[in-house]
Amino acid sequence: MILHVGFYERPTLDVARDLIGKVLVHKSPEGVTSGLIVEAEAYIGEDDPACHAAAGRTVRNAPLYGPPGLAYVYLNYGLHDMVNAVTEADGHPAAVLIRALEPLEGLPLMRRRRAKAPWRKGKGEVPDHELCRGPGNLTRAMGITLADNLRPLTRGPLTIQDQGLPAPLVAWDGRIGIRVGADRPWRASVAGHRSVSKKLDPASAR
DNA sequence: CGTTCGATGCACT
DNA sequence: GTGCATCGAACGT
Repeated sequence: MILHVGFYERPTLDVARDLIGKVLVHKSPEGVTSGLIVEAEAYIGEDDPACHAAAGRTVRNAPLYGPPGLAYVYLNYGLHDMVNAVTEADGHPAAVLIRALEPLEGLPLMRRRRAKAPWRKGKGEVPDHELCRGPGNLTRAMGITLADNLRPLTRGPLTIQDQGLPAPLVAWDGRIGIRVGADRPWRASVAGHRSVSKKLDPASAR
């Protein structure tokens, strides 16, 4: 079952927690890929220094201010597309960054896409559990690009689904890779999962 | 183990 | 011109 708008129109931390264990599905002309969400981060409002809305509304971050349930995709470091789910009420800038997946469907396609990365030239095959480990890696493996920016996650080629899988035990700790606001414990993950981009203290699991 | 650093493109100032 | 919500190789210890 595809998650509806009501799922996203809630406090962002609740959405981040509940996205763990859901399934991101991308239907592209090349084929279908999907993966279990095992790591996600919340970015909440103009008061969050790490949120793209921290400096107010701009051309790039406009999707954050839009209605919940849209995809916010942007290019980072000139190399990596990052995919977010817009949350909260229309006009309140917040989103959840999808950081890691456990690959479920379309693994051969994921391997082919990952192998195309310039820095992978001449390297061996990517191990299955690394195909979607990290936000840049997962968009490359899933074929998610800037063309998916502003697409509704509630219908169309890119969706997030509840496939009835058991809700995993969710651990919280500091967000990764940001210069400011890393102290906020807004990274949700499946503790100890192989596809999570960084290990954390198992004691923080709840 | 650890830290440094290049690749690469675009929004923002 | 600057600075990234990254990745992974190349070093140093």
